[in-house]
Amino acid sequence: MPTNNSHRYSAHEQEIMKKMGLRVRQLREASSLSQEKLAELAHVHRTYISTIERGQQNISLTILIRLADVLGVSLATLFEDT
Amino acid sequence: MPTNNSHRYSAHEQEIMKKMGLRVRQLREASSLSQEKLAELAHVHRTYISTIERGQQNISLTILIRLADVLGVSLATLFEDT
DNA sequence: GTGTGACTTGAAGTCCGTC
DNA sequence: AGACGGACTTCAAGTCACA
Repeated sequence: MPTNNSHRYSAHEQEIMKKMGLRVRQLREASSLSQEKLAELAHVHRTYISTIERGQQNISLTILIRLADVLGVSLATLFEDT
Repeated sequence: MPTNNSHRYSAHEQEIMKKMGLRVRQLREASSLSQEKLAELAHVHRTYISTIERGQQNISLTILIRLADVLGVSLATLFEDT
């Protein structure tokens, strides 16, 4: 997602998207993976991980599943703090 | 989602999509809501709820948030069993 | 009140590059 | 190694008609 599309989502939704991004980043770094490596393992594009971690993506369920799998956590764990 | 696109997702992904759908249906019925009413409250289309509950939708995060909100549960709770 | 196929459109997600 | 942009393709999202 390019530049600023913040108007598309409510403040509440943006907040959760940001939290999800930070959570992914935390878990990725805890696994000592680069964005590139995580992207490769989860079969998503390198630049997409970047936008996710910055809270700019409205991620779909299948992508969330793949990320959870690679990061070695359950989906529930991924949403723990939201 | 039109016709049969089941080939698009892995068995694992389809399984979770189905579980999510059942979970939504359970929570909706526990709240004594019709699909129509849930749709109205969550600001999504009636027929979309139908496809979600049958596990045919690769739901995005924002839709999950709206459903969780209306159903009165956290996102983590929504993913409890997966 | 719900399931489903057909359809449109905006966003998800990819791929190239530069900084 | 990561942020970010532009252009592109694929699909989620939303609507309708009918069963």
